[in-house]
Amino acid sequence: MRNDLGVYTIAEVEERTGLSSALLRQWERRYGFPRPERSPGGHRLYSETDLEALAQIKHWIAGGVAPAQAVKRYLEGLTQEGPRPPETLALELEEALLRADSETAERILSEAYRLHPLETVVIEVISSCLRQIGDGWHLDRVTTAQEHFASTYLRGTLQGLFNLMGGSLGPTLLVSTLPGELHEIGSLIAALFLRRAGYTVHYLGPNTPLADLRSFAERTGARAIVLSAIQPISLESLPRLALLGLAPVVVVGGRAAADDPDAIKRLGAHYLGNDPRELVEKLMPLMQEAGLR
Amino acid sequence: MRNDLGVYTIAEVEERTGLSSALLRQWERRYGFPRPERSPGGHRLYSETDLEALAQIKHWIAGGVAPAQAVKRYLEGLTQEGPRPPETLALELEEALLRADSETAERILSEAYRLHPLETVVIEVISSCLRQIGDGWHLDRVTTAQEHFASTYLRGTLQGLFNLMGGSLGPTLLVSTLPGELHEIGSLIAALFLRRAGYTVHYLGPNTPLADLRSFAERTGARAIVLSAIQPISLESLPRLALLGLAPVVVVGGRAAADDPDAIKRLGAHYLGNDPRELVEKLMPLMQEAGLR
DNA sequence: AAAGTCTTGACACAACTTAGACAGTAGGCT
DNA sequence: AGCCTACTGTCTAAGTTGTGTCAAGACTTT
Repeated sequence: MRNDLGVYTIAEVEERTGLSSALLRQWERRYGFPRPERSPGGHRLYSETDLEALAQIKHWIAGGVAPAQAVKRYLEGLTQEGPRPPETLALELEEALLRADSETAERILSEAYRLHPLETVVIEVISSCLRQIGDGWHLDRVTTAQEHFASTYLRGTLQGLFNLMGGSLGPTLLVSTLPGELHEIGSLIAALFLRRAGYTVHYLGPNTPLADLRSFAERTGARAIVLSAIQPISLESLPRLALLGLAPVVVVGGRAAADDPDAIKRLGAHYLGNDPRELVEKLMPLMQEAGLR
Repeated sequence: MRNDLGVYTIAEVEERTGLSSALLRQWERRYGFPRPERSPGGHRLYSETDLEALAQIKHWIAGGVAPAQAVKRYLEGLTQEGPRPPETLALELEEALLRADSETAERILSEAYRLHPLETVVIEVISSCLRQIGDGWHLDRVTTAQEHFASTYLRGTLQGLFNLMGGSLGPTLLVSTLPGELHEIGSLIAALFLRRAGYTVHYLGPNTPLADLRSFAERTGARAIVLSAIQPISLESLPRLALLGLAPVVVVGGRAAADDPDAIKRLGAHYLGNDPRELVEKLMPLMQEAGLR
């Protein structure tokens, strides 16, 4: 899905990366990189990917890495100076997002994807970063606008990932949040993990009325409904019957419900904890159990 | 149904696209494009489709793509079968989304991107589809869950586009919605168009408190703030001073404000209509005006 | 008749190419 | 210190390519 078509002239690359055209040619001569396409007449035509690579390399050089090593590091796709752990990446991501620097955020994330499996990135970088920012907001160290910017940006990233890995063949699930819930990220992460686990997932966004969920589940043949709950909602106020009648299996994951798992049980649903990996593992036996009856 | 009828003389095309007639002829000679119909006497007659194509190509060139490559890219994106108009695509998209068939939706959208310039897809496919679904919801022909699914899916698409076209060099803008607004799509489309117009856009998601917007604008050096308003909010209830103090230029676009443009003026902001293309055009003189003072 | 458009050939200039040379820096060795 | 070497970024020079514009003479449209 990447744009490797060569379209940018060397002057354009010079302007965007700040690397002189002479230097770009010299690098190609010396290190064999980048090696852009050529026009029929022999002019260099750099691709979007080349631009990103050069930005990354320049970033490393600015950080003190020798040019030859930076190029080599990029070509090998490995960080020689020890792969940076998710915690570091999460901190850097937080810093970039608080500065509203989405270009750096993008670079950090793409590095994270290269270095770690998707699940790790989502939980230990993205999710952790969001938690830190949320904490900062509670302590008044982060403004609401900063928090909005960061969570909007990361939500977009997650949804991009979700859309990227298209439909599967497994049983169909519906994912939303409990009514009244405003925080969407938890449900989005759940949807992502479930889709990656092979389910066919329909993600509905936050705050879908329970009655509508039911008809939607019937229409799409959903075998289970997953609802996320982060805010400490008064669970008692939810209609019990609605939850019960929704679908063969009803599941609730999320932080808010952790205080009182029994409350969920009393509503006729199952509480599957706060960890999306746990959710995926515990859901399977539940589905089978429901299928046997 | 098609727009391929040749109706525009070369002078009209020159005026609309800003490309000189000599250049248009030269492109035809060199790249074989555009190849408009001819009058009985041999004069070129360009079609609406040609105009859109030229606008797209010009946009790519402005973005740094070499002219020959821009034309080539356009021609390669066109090699598919008979192009379906945006209206048809919007209808097919609506149908797919109501069926919660995101795979088909994805296919329709990627076809739309191939066949039409981005602006057209966003306005005449995505936006139009959302409007149809919204109308259906008001008429109880579409359930809330279906509406949620569709708007969540399309929001993800839009945000993916927004993230895809990274930062620019132009003046910095903040985009959010009026406080209390729940519909996010309008602001997202505005953010997308503004970024595409060359601005550096920070998208904050919906519903950011005005006070926080202000400090965020100062921190990021934003030269203007764009707020979308779709719901018929009681504008009078907003604090006037807050709006005034926000930034050099404060702008409000969206459907809700159309009823009473003066109300916006009284708050110290400018109302720039409901059309994102209009927004982009009207914003530039406002920015300059503010810059001169 | 005036204004606009056609084709073809030509032109100017910016941008690009290659190959080689050069100067500054950093580190190792005597 | 002094010297050597490797590395790096910049520069020069001569030739090629890409791109926009123009001119001349014939034809079309209004």
